[in-house]
Amino acid sequence: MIDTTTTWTIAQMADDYDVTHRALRHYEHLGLLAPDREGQRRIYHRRERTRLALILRGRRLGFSLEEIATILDMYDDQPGEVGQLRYLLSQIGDRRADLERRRRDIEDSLRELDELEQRCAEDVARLS
Amino acid sequence: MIDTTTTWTIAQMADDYDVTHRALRHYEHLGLLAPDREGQRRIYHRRERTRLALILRGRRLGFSLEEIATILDMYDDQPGEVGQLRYLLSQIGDRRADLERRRRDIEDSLRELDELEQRCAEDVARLS
DNA sequence: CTTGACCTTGGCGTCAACGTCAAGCAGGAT
DNA sequence: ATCCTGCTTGACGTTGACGCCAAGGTCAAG
Repeated sequence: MIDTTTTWTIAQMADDYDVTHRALRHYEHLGLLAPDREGQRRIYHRRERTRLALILRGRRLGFSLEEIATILDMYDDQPGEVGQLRYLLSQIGDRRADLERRRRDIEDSLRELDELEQRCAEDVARLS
Repeated sequence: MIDTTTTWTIAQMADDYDVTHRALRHYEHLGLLAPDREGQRRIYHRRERTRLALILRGRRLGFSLEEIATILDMYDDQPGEVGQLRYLLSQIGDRRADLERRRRDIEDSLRELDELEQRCAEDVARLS
C-alpha cells in the first residue's frame, strides 16, 4: 500500500537525498517542487520525494533543470484530450531518442575504456 | 591507413563538429586541445579531431570540461611506470563505475517512459 | 523568559561554459 | 591601393545552478 500520510521536513529531505536545502528551495523556485506549507514551514509529501528523485536522476544524466521541468510535466496529470495526448506521445518519442543516444555514447565509452584497460593491464604484466 | 597529413582550419572544425570557434578556443584555453600554429593561424590535425569528438561526447553525457580533461589525459600517452599504470587502472575503474551508473539511470528512465507511453496510447484508443 | 534548533525570505556572490563585441593582422581579389 | 574574408587576441557580458550570508520567525526545553 502506498504511503500517503507521512510527511518530511526540508532537513529530512536534504538529508535523505543528500542535497542542500538551498538546492531544494531553488528547485521550488523553478516550479520543480511545490511542497505544502504548515504555517511558514515547508512540508514534503510522497509526491515531492518521487519528483526529487526524478530531478536528481535527471541531473546525473546531465539534463538542465529546464529540461527536467518538461519531463516532470510529462509525468504529471495525464491530459484528457486527444490532442494533448498525441503531443505527449511525441514528447515521449523525443525523450526516448535522446536517452537512446546517450546510451550509445555510454556504451561506446565503456568499450573504449575496456580496450584501454586491457592495454594497461598488459603493460603492468610486462613490467612486473 | 590512417590519415596523418590532412589538416583543418578552425572554421572547418567548427563546421564539421557544429561548435563555435569560440568554444574551440575555450577548449584550447583549458588545455583540452592544442592545435599547431602556422604563423598565427591554428591548424588542427587528426589528433585534435579525435580529441574534440571525445570532448563533445563527454559534454553530451553531462561531464564537466574538467572531468573531460582527466579523461583525455587517461587516453594520452601511456605511462611507462608501474605505479602510474596502477593509478590509471584505478581511474579507469572509477570511470567505468560512473558510466555504469548512468546507464542504469538511463535504462530506468526508458522503462518508465515505456509505461507512460503505454498508458498514453490506451487513453488515445479509448477516446477515439 | 531565554536559549537553541530549525526554519523562513531576501539578496548578493561565484563558477563554469561559453557569447559577444572590439581592434587588428595577412593575404588574395578588384 | 583598398577591400573583403578569415583569422587572431583580449576582455567584458550572460546564463544556469546554486553557495553563502543576514535578519528574523517559532517552538520545545531548561
